[in-house]
Amino acid sequence: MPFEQLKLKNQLCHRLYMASNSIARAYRKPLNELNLTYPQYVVMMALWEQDEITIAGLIDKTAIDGGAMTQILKKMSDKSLLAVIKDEHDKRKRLVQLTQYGQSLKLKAADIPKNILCKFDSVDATQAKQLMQLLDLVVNDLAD
Amino acid sequence: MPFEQLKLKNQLCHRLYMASNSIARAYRKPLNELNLTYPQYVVMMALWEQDEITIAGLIDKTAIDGGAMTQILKKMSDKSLLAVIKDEHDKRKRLVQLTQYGQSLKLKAADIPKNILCKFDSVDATQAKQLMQLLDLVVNDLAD
DNA sequence: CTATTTTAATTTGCATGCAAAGTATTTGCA
DNA sequence: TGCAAATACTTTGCATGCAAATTAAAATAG
Repeated sequence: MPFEQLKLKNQLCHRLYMASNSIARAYRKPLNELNLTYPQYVVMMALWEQDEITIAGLIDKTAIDGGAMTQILKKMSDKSLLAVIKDEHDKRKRLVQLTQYGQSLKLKAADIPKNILCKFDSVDATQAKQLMQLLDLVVNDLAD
Repeated sequence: MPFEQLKLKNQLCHRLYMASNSIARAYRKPLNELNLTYPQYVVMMALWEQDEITIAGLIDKTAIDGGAMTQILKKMSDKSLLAVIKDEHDKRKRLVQLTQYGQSLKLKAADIPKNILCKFDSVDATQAKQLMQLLDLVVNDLAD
């Protein structure tokens, strides 16, 4: 079957493209109420897990592009969610620190994941776990 | 366990975000050789399956945003990959038509999917199919 | 048949993702 | 010690993704 692989219905990549956009879109409304974009929310989750982390560490945990991270942190700093401070031991590095307001937002964000998950009528917990495991395989295989 | 759902390692969305970006990144090099971006490549695949399609039809097949589609088609038209012509029966609509050059590119693109798939050392065909099915469930559940 | 509504696209403004170039610092090695 | 190479970020330019506003044309209601 010539060109069968070129059909959109057979493309894993296109599925991922659609699924990723769909979920990000689903997060948009609840995140708007916190005045956060999805990547900003990812940064917040990383910081709620580990505060006072280096920018490189944040990039590592979130997989957000470095160039984008600079802009994102600037906007989040403008919104008083966090502060970027210098590392006295290594002046190349910067440390990201949640503000009290940034920390307090964790409570309001706690319900968001549940509210997204409840939209998945056709995907049970087992399938969700399976899906995550398969996605990890994909990411790892593609990591240089 | 409070806030357990807020951890990045438990987030399906973040996995999708990483996986989608990883794959798009993997496509970048081979597509550069065809002077195509990933969304432009998606448009080409849609047109290779069905030429002379309406813009709304293209949006439906590709799931690319309408606002972005206008810009993408303009750039692709500038590159002589396709032409956007008026529909005489309904002047609101436009039809997208591959040029001969656009059609000819299908041959050069035929190897790309295989070259991406071969990077998946940990994902066999069964798992890939399973992954696509799970992603379809996600997309369908989130489709309004 | 005309006003309202709906549909199809385009435009605009904002927020990334990414590659490539640029800037400090620090390391590491001769 | 001195300098090239590696690090950690920032900046820039381009291409989307998305919501909202706008424009044009067709469909529909009254």
